[in-house]
Formats: sequence, C-alpha cells, structure tokens
Amino acid sequence: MGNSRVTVREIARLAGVSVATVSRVSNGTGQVSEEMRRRVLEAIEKYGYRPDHLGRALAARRHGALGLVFPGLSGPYFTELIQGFESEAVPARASVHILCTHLREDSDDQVLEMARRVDGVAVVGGTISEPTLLRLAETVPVVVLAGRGLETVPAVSVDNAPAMTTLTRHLLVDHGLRDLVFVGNPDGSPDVSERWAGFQNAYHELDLAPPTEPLRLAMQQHDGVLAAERLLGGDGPAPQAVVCANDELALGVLVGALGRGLRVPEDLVITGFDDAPMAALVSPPLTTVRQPVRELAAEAARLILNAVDAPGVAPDGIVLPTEFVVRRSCGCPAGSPTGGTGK
Amino acid sequence: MGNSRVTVREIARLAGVSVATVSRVSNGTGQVSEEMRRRVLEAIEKYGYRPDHLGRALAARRHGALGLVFPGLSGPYFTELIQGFESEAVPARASVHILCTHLREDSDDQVLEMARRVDGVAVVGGTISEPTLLRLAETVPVVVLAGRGLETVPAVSVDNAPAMTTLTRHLLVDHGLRDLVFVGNPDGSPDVSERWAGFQNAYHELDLAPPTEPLRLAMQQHDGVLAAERLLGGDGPAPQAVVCANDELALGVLVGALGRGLRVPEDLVITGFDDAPMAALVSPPLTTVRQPVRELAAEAARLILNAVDAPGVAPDGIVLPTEFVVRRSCGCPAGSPTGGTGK
DNA sequence: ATGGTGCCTGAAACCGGTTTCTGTTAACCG
DNA sequence: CGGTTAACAGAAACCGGTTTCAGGCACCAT
Repeated sequence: MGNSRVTVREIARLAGVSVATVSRVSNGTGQVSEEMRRRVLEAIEKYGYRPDHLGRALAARRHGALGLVFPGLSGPYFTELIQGFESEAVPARASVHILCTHLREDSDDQVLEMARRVDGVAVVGGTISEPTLLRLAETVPVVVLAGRGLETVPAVSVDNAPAMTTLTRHLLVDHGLRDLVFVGNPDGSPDVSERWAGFQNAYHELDLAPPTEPLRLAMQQHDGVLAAERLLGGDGPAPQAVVCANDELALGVLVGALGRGLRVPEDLVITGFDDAPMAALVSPPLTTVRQPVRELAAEAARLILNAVDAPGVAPDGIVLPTEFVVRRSCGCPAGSPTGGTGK
Repeated sequence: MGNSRVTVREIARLAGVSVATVSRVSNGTGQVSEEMRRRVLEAIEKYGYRPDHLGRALAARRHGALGLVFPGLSGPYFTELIQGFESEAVPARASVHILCTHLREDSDDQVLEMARRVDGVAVVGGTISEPTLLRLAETVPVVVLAGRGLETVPAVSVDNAPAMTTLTRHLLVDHGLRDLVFVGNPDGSPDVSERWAGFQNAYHELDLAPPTEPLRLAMQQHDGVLAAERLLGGDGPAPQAVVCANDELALGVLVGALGRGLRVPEDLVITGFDDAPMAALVSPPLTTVRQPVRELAAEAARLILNAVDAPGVAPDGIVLPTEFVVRRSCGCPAGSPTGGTGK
C-alpha cells in the first residue's frame, strides 16, 4: 500500500498512460481529460504513489529547504530563533536544516556543504568567518541573523546600541548610579559588541568618564554566577550595578547576589537584555530590553524565501525595534511605565 | 570561480575525458591513471566544481539527512536534545532536518512529508499519533525519543519511573513527608506519564494511601509559577512538598514560593527532574534527577544511522540510567551524597 | 472537401550525478 | 611470437521526476 518504491513510470504503465500525464495529474498542471485523470488518480490511490522528493527537486533545481546556522544552542534565545524561523519556513513548504558549528573546527566546510542542500541560509552573526560568508553568498541567498551584513549579504537585527544606551542612561540619570559594570564579551558576537557600544555611548552622551572594561564572559547562566563571584567576591569594591549582555547572565548574577545575602535592587542593581520568559518571573523581576527574537528569525526566513523566488535582487537589511522594559531590578518601584526605544 | 553551475559533463568536456572518469576521480573510486586524474583535478580546481547534492543523492537513493521531530522548543531539555542529535549526525555526513509540530493542525502530514526527504527520523515521544508513527515507519527507519516504542519502532528513553520512585521514597521515608503534590500532566507526554507512575508506585510500595491527583499543567517555568499560585494561593492547606515533572516547573514553583515569603525547604520542599543547568545554581539548589539528554539523542541518531546502513533489522530499544541528585531543596543539608538509580 | 484551431496526449530530452558493461591497450606468460 | 590477463577509458543506462515539442483528433468556418 504505502510503498514508496512506486515511481511515475510504474503508475503510468498501470494506468495505461504516459509519464507526462501522470506528472500533470499529480501536479495539477496542464490539460488532462476527465477520463485520464480518473484512471491516473485511481492508480495513484491504489498503489499509494507519492512523487519522490529528490527526483522532483532535481528537475525543479530547487531543494525546498532552508538552512539555519548558529554557534551553539544555549538558552531561550536560540529556541525562539529556531521556532521563529521554522514557523515561517514550513508553511512555505520548505524544510529546515540546522547546523551548530559549535566547537567543530571544520565548521566552515560544513556550512559550505550545507549550502549545497538548501535554497538559502540564515547565519547567526559571528558564527562563521567573513570569507566563508562571502563564498556562501556566491552559492545561495544568505542573510545574517542578528549581526552585521556585508555588501552582498543583508542582515536582520535589532537596534541593540540605542536600546542599551536608553537602559544605561536610565541607570545613570534616573537612578543616579555611577559605578556600572558591563558583563559580556563584545568580541563574542555582533549583538554584544553593539550593546557594549550603546553602553559606552550613554557615558559619552552625558560627558562622563568612560566606563571600566567589560567583564568578558560567555552568555549562559553559570557565567552569570561566575560574574557574581568575581564582582562580589570580596577583594575590591562591588559595583553599584551590573549591566548584563543578556537575561541569562543577569539571572545568574541575580542568583549569585541573592545567594550572598545581597538585596536586589537595594544593594545591587542588575539589568538584562532579551526579556526571556524567566525575566518577569524572578524576584525582583528583571529590568531588561525586549527584543522580538521570533519575529527576527521569521523576517530572515521571509527575506530568504523572497530572494529564492526573485534571484538577483539583493534586498536591504532590516532593523527591528526593541522595547525597554522597566521592572524592579533597576530600583524602580513596582508598576513603573515602560518605553520603547523606537525604530 | 566558485560557480556552482558547473556539472560533471562540463568538467568532462573541459578535461577531455568522459563523465565516468570525472565521477571516479571526484569520488576516489575505481582505477584512474595518473595523467587522467591530473587533468580532471585541474579542471575541477579551475572551475570550482563540486558535485551537486541532489544528483548524487538521487543516484545513491540516499538523502544523507536525518529528521528530528518534536512538539515545540521549550527550555533546556530540547536544546540539549537537538545538540546531542546533531553532534552524532553531522560527523556521519548527515544533515539534520527539524520539525516542530507545535500548534499546527496538519502536523501529521508534515511529518510524512519530511520522511520523504530524509533517511531516518527520530520522533520525540507523544508528538504524533500512533497510526502516523506506524505509517512513518513503513517509509523510513524511525526511533522514538523519550517515549514508548512500538512493535516495529524502537525507543530510546530513560528509567523515568524507577527514578521518580527513588526520589519520592526519599521524601516519604528519609524526610517523613506525607502531603506531596505532583505537578505535570501525565497525558501530556510519555515521560511525564512514567514519572507519575513512579511517583504513585512509591506510595504503593510503602502501603500508603494513594497520592492526590496531579496538578495538570504544561512544562514551562511560567506554569510552575502558576502551580505555586494554585497550591500556595490561600484557600486550602499548602502541601508539604511539590514534586515537579521537570526542573523548569520546579524553578517556577521555587520563584513563586520565594516570592510569597516562604522558605525552601523549611516551609516547602520542591523537587525537579532533568538536572537543568539552573537547578544547581538557584538557592536552595534543586534536588532532582539527572538524565543524560544529550546522550539519549545521540543514541537515537546512532540507532537510525545503523538502521539506514543495515535495513531490515529492527534494533532493540535502549533505556539509559538516570542519577538521583540530592541537593538542598528537599531538606537535606548541603553536601549530601547522591545516588544513581542504576540501569 | 479543405484548411485552421484548440485540446489532449505521449515520446523524448532534461535535471546532475553514479555505475555497469564493453572495448582497447599494454604487460606478462609460456 | 601468440594468447591470456589486468588496467584503464568511455558509451550508455539508470536514479525519479518535469517539461518541451510534435502530432492526432474533433470541431468549426469557408
């Protein structure tokens, strides 16, 4: 019944028609008489024929698949990313290939290899080298997801720097804090780099002396705990506020601070970035910046799908707006207003 | 240069050889004289030829791809799952297709459609209907990931029930607690169903009256916060302990409890399942069950890859052991010993 | 009756590889 | 020197679809 070994020619033979007719019926293209159509559909039904994807893809010179490349899969950010991408790709009848370059040394090769199996690729910013990105773009449409694009490679990202400037200004001006520490590695990803730039920019705008060097760590919760150890560990004075490059770090710092008996925000202010689900749930809830991660990835998928259909035109990049979310971890009372940073 | 429009026949023409020879050289199969090889390699190099994946796959009747199907992407569990699967597939030169059936009504169709693009599929338990699973298994090798297998479909899973029995017994016997509530929906996934069974079994083993009905909720952190609201909200007495179906729920309950001014474990005992990264970081650290999620998914990938190479033989399922991790949220002092539940 | 016009249909070419099978050549043997 | 064999190259078939193109046929107007 559901045997997948049945081919067009077989169905054609059994229905007593040509393969062209079978193809026409199974695709609904061209003109086919009622009688022929009936015979073919009957045979298709009876033998459970379904056209082979490879044959079809080869003829159409299109894979019906999109690729998504990211460094590793940590935390809520990437799950949102994948889901956003997938939610846009699947309805367009494109399957989703994923590749975590994560710790593999030959990842550039693998990205290039993936490019031969898909119609387009989204690469998370900072994942692969620029030369590889360019070579990739020669083969298939590419967009950079959360990062900076190139001449020929559009990017979709959020307004990281302005958002971080808004958040930092809030701490410096509205709360009168001075001794802030930025946690996150600006060299680790374009996102963090931009956030660090936005952080510095707030100081610059207010004619303050530049901030201290960032505490360069990875982006996971246990790195935040590590940050708390370093910053609150004893030697040297603790900062007034810890501005984290994402919510996971902030959550880790929060755990570390509370575990040391500090009160947040009274003894230490902590802020995040992303507005992960947990950010609103912890106590005190986290002041952070909401970014539309799902929408970002969906936009990337759409961009690629368009580029596949209309090759040649290199679309512009997209910058999505974020929203500054004021909660209690910055020292604001419960129920403060929130404000967007605008587009 | 890197033009991907170059075909075997073109290279053959340019090198003045036959396509067969080009194919032999590019695959390293068969016998080719030094002179021919040199000419071919030269042309390949010069025109940047790389064999098309579709043509190759069609001829080989193999996709070089594996599918991974899960309901939705929430929390650390699924990121681990994907990474484990991917880490095993990619070195075997198989790309990874993902599909979140998540909220789409026609997901069964999409799973069947995916089956036509891959050599094998891993399906997370409880994701698709049994009839669909059976039809899927007629097409490609399938394994169920974290769930129960069928006659023809092997499963890889962990010893959920014994592990939960061990944990529950610990609360009932070592801590003398009686009033436990299980949080999680046994109908939601095979994993939860088995954990609930293990929970009940501990009562049974000790000749206690059966526990109260489970609090049926989804598996995310905010569901845990919800659980805390329901259980600690005022009307009706609060339980002594909340046994959660996974760590995310437990973390949510913890946040909710602490937010209400309760002390954990003095006023309320909370336990989880999974040993997510955050479980050890919160205060108090979570007593839970560690399960080797990555290894589980890697095992599934291996099983499928083997089934692809040696079709016909239906391999046995695999049950991986878990480890009971005693931390402080159950009431044990810091630094208690931990014990595995064995295989 | 003749020529023109649409509508259907199927043979064959094509997508881009791999593989079998046949034939040539050179080396080796007695 | 004739015969066997191994090494190598290429033509053609194949994988499973789609699409072009030419032809058959019915119908209509002249």
